[in-house]
Formats: sequence, structure tokens, C-alpha cells
Amino acid sequence: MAKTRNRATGLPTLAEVAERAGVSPITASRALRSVPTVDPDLVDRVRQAARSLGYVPNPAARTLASARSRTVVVLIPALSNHLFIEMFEAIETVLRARGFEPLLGHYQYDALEEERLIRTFLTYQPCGLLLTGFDQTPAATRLLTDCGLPRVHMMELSEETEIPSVGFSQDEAGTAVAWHLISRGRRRFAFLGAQLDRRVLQRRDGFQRALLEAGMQPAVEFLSPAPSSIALGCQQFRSLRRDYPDIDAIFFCNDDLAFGASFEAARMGVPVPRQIAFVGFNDLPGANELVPRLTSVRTPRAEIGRVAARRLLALLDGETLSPPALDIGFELMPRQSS
Amino acid sequence: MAKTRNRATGLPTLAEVAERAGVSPITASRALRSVPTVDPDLVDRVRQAARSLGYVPNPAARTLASARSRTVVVLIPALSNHLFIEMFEAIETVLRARGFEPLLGHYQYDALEEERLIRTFLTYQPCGLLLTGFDQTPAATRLLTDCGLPRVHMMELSEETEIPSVGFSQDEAGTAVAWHLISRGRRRFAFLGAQLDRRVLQRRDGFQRALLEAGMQPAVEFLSPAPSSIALGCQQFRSLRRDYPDIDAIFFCNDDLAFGASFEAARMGVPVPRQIAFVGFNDLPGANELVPRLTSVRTPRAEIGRVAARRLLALLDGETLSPPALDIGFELMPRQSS
DNA sequence: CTGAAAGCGCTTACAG
DNA sequence: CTGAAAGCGCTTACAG
Repeated sequence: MAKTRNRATGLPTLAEVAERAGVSPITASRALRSVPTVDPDLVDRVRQAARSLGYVPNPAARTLASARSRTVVVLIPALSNHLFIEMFEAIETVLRARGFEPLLGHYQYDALEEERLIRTFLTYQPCGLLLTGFDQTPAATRLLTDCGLPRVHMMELSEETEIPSVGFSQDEAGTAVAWHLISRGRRRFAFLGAQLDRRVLQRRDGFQRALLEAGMQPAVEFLSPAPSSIALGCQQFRSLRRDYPDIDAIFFCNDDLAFGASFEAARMGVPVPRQIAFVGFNDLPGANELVPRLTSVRTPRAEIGRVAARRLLALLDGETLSPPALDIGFELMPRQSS
Repeated sequence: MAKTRNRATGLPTLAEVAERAGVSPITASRALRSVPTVDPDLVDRVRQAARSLGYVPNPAARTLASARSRTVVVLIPALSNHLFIEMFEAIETVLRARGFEPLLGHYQYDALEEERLIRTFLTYQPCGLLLTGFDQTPAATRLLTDCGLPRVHMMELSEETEIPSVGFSQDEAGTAVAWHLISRGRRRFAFLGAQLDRRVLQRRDGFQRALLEAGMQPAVEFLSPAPSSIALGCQQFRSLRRDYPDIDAIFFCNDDLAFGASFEAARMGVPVPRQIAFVGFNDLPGANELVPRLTSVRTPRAEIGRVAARRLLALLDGETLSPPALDIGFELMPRQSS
């Protein structure tokens, strides 16, 4: 009888549940984990006992005993981008519904910090990982390979087709924007980029290649390694107007730059889209309300998170993913600004 | 010799570190935790051994053995509000520097979900909690009291002075906005609110009280339980103009509502601030770039997170906090919109 | 289908 | 200042 309660929290333990249900702790453990070999009647009794005691398994004990937790490491480049928050919330919903807990890490787009996080989080003995893109350091990639844990990469599509991924072609998105602007009669292009992670550069590449193939002049580029922000958009737009007053179309790597540019254009009296067309990226909240309403590319981040989480769970169930790289596309949202 | 390696991860264990340093596992454990009674030479030897093996402690084993983790539960109402992200990042920085890990939870402003999170997260045997505001359910409050863990509440100030808190007076912030608008000659006021959590209502109350005391008519209120957003700001502003075309000043409970209203005002041709003044709240990114630049109240969320984390660490070190409720104020940022 | 034994990798509490 | 013993609350692997 003595030590059936958790000493720190005073919570009931598995031993107490087992006692009340009149079975051994192992059977109680199996019943609660839905191990199929247990007699249905006993499962009921154990579940009943657990409920009446308000039993919650001790995750530390579980992890230590099984050398595996119900934890899924989720790594995103930054918390400050609404994009990743929406992706994470979708992941969380799917994982929770199946009894898994996300362990969230972020690394300010710094691959070395990401590597450090992977190293630390592996000590939590997670059952899998969800990673953003393919920017990992070689050392991080080695850690990931060595631990042998299932993982799914999000946002970008894997090129070596064995690695599971869910996202869309950043390059094609850039191409789609180029076509859209060309079809609207625009001829002198600019690309305004921030952060300069792989995905931003892929969009830029797709944009430039499409312009080239259409026989256009290459787009002028204003690139800043700083995080994208409304304030940076203001700044870049002023620089652009000063240096290239004849540009008639801008593709922004992220909507917040376009927000800033719109504000600045209004202040400078530059009419959008009459003199210059704007296309943003991600279709963030407010794009549809901005003056003028912003043409943007809607990226399916919630869907990416949902599907990535489901794919990881499928891997944990021993399934094989086909195709490994799942392209779920994007949608151009034409509005007033272009 | 046999089982010195972690079976799942292949990582070295404390036993292996101890062996290499030529001490017992307990001494190795103490050395790594900086227990002061250990001979400095041994500490060096153990640290050396740990480093050369790339040893990282197993958190599950630690937690199980000590019935206490280095985890701090951090609960915020929502991830989608940039305010709380900035607060969380500050918390994270302070905790990490002292070897603690934040365990982040969010509950979409739903006190029942918050209670569920508290219940679940307590099984992780955290060493303390950082909570947002004082909206907890009675059951949650009981859980918190019963577990006896140190905690600090953020954003709001505790009224029963024993509970540690860090924030500012939401009520006074509302009052400050009222005074500001009155001093600019405004006479017909509106308060536009969303979410309607305690803090929003406290701001509203402070605003209304100040108007009353100044002999003004009470502010017209447009309140929506929906999360605050740019789109909602557009909507509320249109409703307001339709129902109360003579209002000459609006206090928005959050900047994004003011953003939306600014867009809508531009579309409707309503001149801001000439015909109507806008004051936002939180001074979110973009407030200073909006057209016209938005008057707002800068809330010190990063500082609140930093101080709250430091106070919690102080409690863990056995210190007493004085005063329990720490008011670190706010700052009105007057700009073009008022 | 069920259970007794052993053990996960640490730390606590007690000796010395 | 150091260590041998015991144990944290579970699950694994082996019997039956």
C-alpha cells in the first residue's frame, strides 16, 4: 500500500490503478496503452479505475522505461512569422488527437542553432521530427541519419526522393508570379527580398527564370538578410524608387514587405497599381484589406502542417510514404494591386 | 562495462562518465550539477570526461529520480498574437541561460483549455510556472495552490498582493488614452474591442472612467468576442460610421483593429485624424509605418517576460519577491493618427 | 491472455 | 568530501 502515490505531485500511480482494478501493473500498463492482447473486460476495469482515480501517466517514467517518448520535435525557423505559427497549430491539433505532444523549437533561421536544438531535443528521446526546409548543417543531417528516427520536412520538396517532405515548389510559385505580372502588361520588374533563406532564393530564381524565358529584362533585386518586416518594406521601396524610378512591377518575398511598400507608396503619392504593380507572398492576414488590396500567393501552411504530421504518424505506424515528396501546391490570389 | 550506453540513442551515460573520471556515478552526478561539496579536482575531472564523451544528461531519468525537472511551464492565451510571442522569446532567453527549458502551452483564450493544460503539464513535474493574467478557473487555481510550485503571473497585476506578478495597470493605460484624446480636443468617443478578455475590459473600464471624470459622454462601444484582426477592424469601423457618424475619436483594444479601420477609412474617404482620431494598443510592428502613423500604447511585453522569468528563478533560489506585484508601466506613443 | 523479475539512467537519503 | 544502496514509475523481455 505504502508508496502508491507520486511523491512530488501526490498523483496516483499505475500501481494504484492496478490495485484498484485487481490486476498487475503490467496488465494495467498494457490496458492503458491499448495493447491488443489484453482481455476486453480487464481493459474496461483498468480504464474505469484510472478514470476514477484521475490517473495520468508519468511521462518521465514512460520515457525512461521505453527509451521512447510520445514527443515529436517540431522545428521552425522563427516564431515571429505568422506563417510558421499557423503551420505549428495544425501540427499540434493532429498530434494531440493521437496522443502525441509536439516539442517546439525555433532557431531564428540559424542552421547552427538548429543543429544545437536537434542535439538537445534528441535527449528527450522523441519518436520523430518535423523540420522546416532543407537548410540543415551537414552535422545536423548526420545526427538525424544516425538516430534513425522518422522525420518529415515541410515547406520545401525533397529532391533526393527518399526523404519524406510536404510542401510546394517555391520555384514554381516565383514563376507563377512572373507570368501573372507579364500577363498584366508589366515590363520592368523588381524582386524585393529579406531573410534570404533557401526558399526566398528559390522563389527569386523561379521568378527570374520565367522572365528570362519570356524574353524580359531580368528583375532588379533588392535583397536584405534582415528579417522581413513592414519597416524594411518601406525602406526598400524608397531605395527602389530612388534608384529605379521606371520599375513597373514588384514581387515581394513576403507580404509584410508589400505592406510597408504600400504605406510608403501612399505617402510618396505613387499610385498602385497604375504606376507600379505589387505582388506579395503568403497571403498573410490583412493582405485582402490593404489599400489597394494586395495580390499575393496563398501558401497552404496549415495544410502542410496537417499533412506532415499525418505522414509522420503513418511512418510511426510502419507505413511507406508514396510519393516521398508530396506537392500540395499554392494559389495565386489576384487582387487590386496588380 | 556492459551497459554504459543509452540503448536507444547510443549516447554515453553518467556511468560511463564516472568510469572515465575514476569516480562513482553519484560523485559524477554531483559534479555536473555543481553541488558545492565536491572536491574541485574531481569536478574538473568529471567535467573533462563528460566533455570528451559528449555526455548530455537524460532528462527523463533526471526527472524521474528527482521528481523535479528543469522545466518551466509557460502559458499564453494565443500564439497568433505577436505580443505573446515577444514575451515568450524573452522568457526563453532568460531561462535557457540558467539551464531551464520553457514548456510552452497556449489555449486560445479558453480558461477551461488552460486548466486542462495545467493538469497535463504538471505531470511533467515542472519546477515552476509563468502564467498570463488572472483568468484561471477556480479548479485551475486549486491545482496551482495544491502543487505548491512557484509561479509568476504576467501582464496583469495581482490585487491580492501575495501572488507574484509583473505587468502594468491595464486600467491606467485606458485612462492615459482618454486623457490624450481629450487633450487633443476630441469630444465624441468610441471604444472598439475584440476578444474581450479581462485585460481588454480593464482598458475599457479605465477609458470610460476617465471620460466620465472629465465630464464627457461615455464612449460608444463595439465589442466582439472574436479574436482581434485587421478584417474585424474594417468591419467594426464600417458599422461605427453607419451608426455613429459623428464620433471623432476611437480607442482600439489592439493595433490590428486600428490597421483595419485605417484601411477602411482610406477606402471610404474619411480623413484621419482630421475627422476622426485613432489610438491603437500594443504598438505592434507596422504601427509606426501605417498611413497615417498610428498613435498607440507601447506595452513592454519583452521586459515583462524577462522580469517574470527572473522573478521565478529568484523564487526557485528561495528569495522573497518585493513587491509581489511589480508594475513596469507602459508608454503612450503619440503619432499622426490623433 | 497475464504476470514476476529486471531494468531504464539518474538522484535521494543515509552512512562514513 | 565520497559512495553503496535503494528507488523514482513505468515498460521490456521472458515465462507460463
